[in-house]
Amino acid sequence: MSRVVLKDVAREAGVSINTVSRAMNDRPEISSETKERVLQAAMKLGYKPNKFARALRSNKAEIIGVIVADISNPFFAPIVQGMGRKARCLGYGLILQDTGEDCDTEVEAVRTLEYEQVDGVVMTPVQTHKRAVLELQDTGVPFVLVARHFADLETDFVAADDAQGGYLAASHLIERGHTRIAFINGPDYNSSARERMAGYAQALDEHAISVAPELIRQPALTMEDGYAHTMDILARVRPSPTAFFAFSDYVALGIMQALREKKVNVPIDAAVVGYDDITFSSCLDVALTTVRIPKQEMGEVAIQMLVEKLERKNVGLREQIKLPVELVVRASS
Amino acid sequence: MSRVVLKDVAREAGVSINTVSRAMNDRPEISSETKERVLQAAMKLGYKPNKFARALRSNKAEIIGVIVADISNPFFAPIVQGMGRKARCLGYGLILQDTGEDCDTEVEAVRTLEYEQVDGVVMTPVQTHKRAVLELQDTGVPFVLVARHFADLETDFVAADDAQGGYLAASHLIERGHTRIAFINGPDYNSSARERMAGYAQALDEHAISVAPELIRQPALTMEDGYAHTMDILARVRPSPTAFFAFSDYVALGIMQALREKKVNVPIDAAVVGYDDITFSSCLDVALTTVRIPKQEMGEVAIQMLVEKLERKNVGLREQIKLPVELVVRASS
DNA sequence: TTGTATGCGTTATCAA
DNA sequence: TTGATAACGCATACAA
Repeated sequence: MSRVVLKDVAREAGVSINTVSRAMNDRPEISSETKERVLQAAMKLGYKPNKFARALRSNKAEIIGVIVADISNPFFAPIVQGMGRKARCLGYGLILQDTGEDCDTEVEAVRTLEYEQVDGVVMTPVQTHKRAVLELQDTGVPFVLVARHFADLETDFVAADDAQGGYLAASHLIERGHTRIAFINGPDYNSSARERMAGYAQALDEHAISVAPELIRQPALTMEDGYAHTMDILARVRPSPTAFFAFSDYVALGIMQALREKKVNVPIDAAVVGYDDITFSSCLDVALTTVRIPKQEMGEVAIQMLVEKLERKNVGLREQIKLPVELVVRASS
Repeated sequence: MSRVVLKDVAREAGVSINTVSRAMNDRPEISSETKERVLQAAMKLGYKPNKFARALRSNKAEIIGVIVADISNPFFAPIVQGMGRKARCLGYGLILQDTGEDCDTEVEAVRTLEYEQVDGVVMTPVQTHKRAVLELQDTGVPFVLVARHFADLETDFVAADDAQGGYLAASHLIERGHTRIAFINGPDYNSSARERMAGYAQALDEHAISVAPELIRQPALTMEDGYAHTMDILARVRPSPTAFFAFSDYVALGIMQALREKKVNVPIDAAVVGYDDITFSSCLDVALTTVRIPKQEMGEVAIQMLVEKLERKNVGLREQIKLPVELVVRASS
């Protein structure tokens, strides 16, 4: 029993092949009664369109390539989840490429997806080099960057409003009475790091607090980084800061570990504010105050944007969206 | 400038279309010099094979469907990561479906993947119903279950050796001098829960400790479950257990929260052992002793198994693999 | 409104 | 060793 194809349905319904085609893709040029008859026949035989043939004809597979830096990072996972949900709604499949935050793998991923002939690509770029993005532009495949973007590159993207995030976090700490607020920030090549710094500085400025260079530490990406910077600050900076603002919840975790070791009580002796609001942050011994990024939504918006590009063909338009973030106050501040 | 196809390369090299095809797929029936010339021409023109045409012809897309219960669960994410890595090595792409641990979505996912005409499927089944698996069997698409399986269903699967895991955890606690070991286990429909219970019971039995029914609690899947069961145990069971073995690190987190609230010091007054070894478990205030499942490897093995089925066509063979687990002792026990 | 015929780019079958 | 030609299943331009 081989696969049921258009020809079989045509024979069953006593019509031609392309009448069946018309019925299946409900085009206007067909009488409702023949259409009905055809659909009956299709149903009866259990017809399923052959995706490969359709793709060959139309040169579209209804597949979107997703290049993600690290799916096992609880920051990215919900983003991908959001993508999946939206893609499903819009009738697209997602083909996944994990780069492990590695540049070469990222370039490799772009090539693989080109080979896969995906309709479009969404990608959370590793930002140390922009080779992959440039290559992506060369292929001509429509794409949208997610979560991270390049200030000096004209691409579509959807990201978080990190200037706002930095501002909210710093303002919150200032309201709590802190004036010496350490900022353990990400590396400068990271778009988010730069924007959060701007927001942080603005908040301090509005309260006439000067930015103390010895309290700004970079780069920090991991828990270990957070730990090391904090240890260094506690050892060498006087007066010690009474608050720590971290580039990510991961980094905040390292900060809290260092504070614990140095018997600095959180939040009594020092406040800590993280960033991202990954799942675990609310489960900690001392639940973490953090800046929540709408991760699922970010993924959804990215897919939405891409599909609009794909289907409406509004090629010229540059869409650059920054989603609002939200301060979530918990026990650590 | 439209796409370069076989015909273009053929013209450039001065040969026929299918000589080019032979060269590209390096078949034996071609002289090495013409082959060389063809490859030169292909390179020069930048030929890339059309995946859709190839798929139509061969009825294979070299795509594997992945149905995962919850990609934002730090237990599943590394599994998917492992799958991605192995799939890439073997020349397959991964198309992702997240079910959100929901049965209906799972059935939906199976249908979608059938529609996508994937070559095969790997899936971490939601175990409350087996409808999706049955439907998957009906489609005839080769598949492998991952992480979870059904005792009463003859399918290929790769999972963790949970009997061993339960045994290791309980033995460890016994060695530490505990005899009243609470087991906050998963629901009985879960294959892992049943097998871990067996391992736990065996360890107790070997040390002539009887299994106390009041210390066995089910079902627990979330942190909240762990919290609730622990609170109940602390309130009503005497003598109180001196150790807690959790179905997952998540559940353990709930247990630890309850203990903290009740001023039970870990590990002085009570030991806690989790399961899975998700990333965060080592970052906790009191780092969690746990049973490590080789998550990445599990994903890799699943893909490996599936691809062998696909390519070797060894349909008859049932492969059921249980990967060894490892006890990771940290501060909580 | 319906049917005929062609092409999408490959691979496979046959002759040459 | 090579080349002409026929599928694969669908969609569309064109004819009826």
